[in-house]
Amino acid sequence: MNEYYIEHQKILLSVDCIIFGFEDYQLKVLIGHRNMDPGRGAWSLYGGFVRNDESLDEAADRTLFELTGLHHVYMRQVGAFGNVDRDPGARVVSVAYCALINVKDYDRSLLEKHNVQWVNIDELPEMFSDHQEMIAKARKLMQVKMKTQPVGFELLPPLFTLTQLQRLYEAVQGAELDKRNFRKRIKEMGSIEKTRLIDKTGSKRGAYLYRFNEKTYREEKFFRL
Amino acid sequence: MNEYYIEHQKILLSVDCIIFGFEDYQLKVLIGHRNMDPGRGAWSLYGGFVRNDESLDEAADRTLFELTGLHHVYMRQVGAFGNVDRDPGARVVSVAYCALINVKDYDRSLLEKHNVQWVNIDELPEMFSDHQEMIAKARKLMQVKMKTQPVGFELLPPLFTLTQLQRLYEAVQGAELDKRNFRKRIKEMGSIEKTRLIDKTGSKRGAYLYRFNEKTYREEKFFRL
DNA sequence: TCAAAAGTGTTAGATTTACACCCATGA
DNA sequence: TCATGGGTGTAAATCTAACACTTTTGA
Repeated sequence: MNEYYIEHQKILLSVDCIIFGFEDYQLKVLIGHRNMDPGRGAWSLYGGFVRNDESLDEAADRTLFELTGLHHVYMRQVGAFGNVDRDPGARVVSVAYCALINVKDYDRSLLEKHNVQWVNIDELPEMFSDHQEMIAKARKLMQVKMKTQPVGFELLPPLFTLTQLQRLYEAVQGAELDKRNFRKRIKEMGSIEKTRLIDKTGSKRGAYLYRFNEKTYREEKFFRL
Repeated sequence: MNEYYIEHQKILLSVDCIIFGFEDYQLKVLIGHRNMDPGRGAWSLYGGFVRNDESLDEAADRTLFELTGLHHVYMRQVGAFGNVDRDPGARVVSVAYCALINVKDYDRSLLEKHNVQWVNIDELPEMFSDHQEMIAKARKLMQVKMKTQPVGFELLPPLFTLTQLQRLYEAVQGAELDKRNFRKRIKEMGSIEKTRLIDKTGSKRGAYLYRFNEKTYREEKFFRL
């Protein structure tokens, strides 16, 4: 590194993960308790520091893996948060990432190991620093994306009913949707395909199971934000 | 700072400014030549390193001030860019900010002093690192914002004609707009008010001058992204 | 047999788009 | 007088939102 760079101050850089899950028709966030001073014990997102040999995306991926054991998860950058005093222990700038995972894929024993839990997004406790703000921004990002593209299949099992999908959309939007209009739109969007399988756990009559068609999804990529 | 933080690697953090201006019915970006190795001489956004005693927003504001002598400029965060090798001289993570300024407010002598110039966004040269990507993302951000809220008055003089405003929108969108529909929508949005003044520089007949009404703008804030 | 969820189309209203002419003026 | 940009309204098309009944089946 030449002199030009050397004269400048380096800063601790972290990533914070807003991990969304979907359970009991509720949008949930995986949060835990901060395990360092200052602020020990406060509700907090799971985060980690960025290393010199990894990109921001890689740092987010690694952090998520540490917590969940999952790789190749849908993640999007939410934004950088850099107020001087946002972390009372040191100057830390944090880049927030949101991830969507299927609660069923999550190894429950890790909840205890990392002291985290799924909390309904509408019943969040007070949180450390700007973490609430990060979550709010992440949810808004998802809301905007969902309007124009099919997102959120990562929160569901590989096979799902249209009602399950609708409940997911409702949970993210925080509003009820009309069943017929929802089905019309989601089918027009493409990217899901009907199977001949029927799920009978949700009703006596049973509902067709659908799956996400990634190929169609990729092809329509250019329409998206 | 306690031990917990100490064990982690610090990283050089910079801000890069995408400075939009509007001139000759074209959307322009203020870019210059990189004045450090490696990559000296390459086309580059103007940027600066973030200090430990300032927030990201403050760093962006300061950097913009260094270049333009302007404070309190409309700025928005575009996103964080953090590929490991994005800067060949050192590991530098950069947060991109876009700013809107009126080219007329810009002291032309500063162009030479900082070796920067206004370049049409549709005729950008090859640029250093990921700077093209930053510009593209900033433009998209502006496009999205403009659809739902009146943005971009900062690029115009305090009094402007509706045609000037339309040309600005067209430059950002990169597409022509229908005159009648544009006027209808922009008036519905509120936030501009007609004066009794007439501009005769653009036509023989003359066109009414409008001004941005910040009060209305603030009140309608909750409708916005 | 009935409760509970699945599935399916149509219509009114709202929004968006396309489009053409007269006006005022300076050269 | 004519070339130039300023200013204005309407109708068609599209998109969005509201709405109700029949089906299936397990309890």
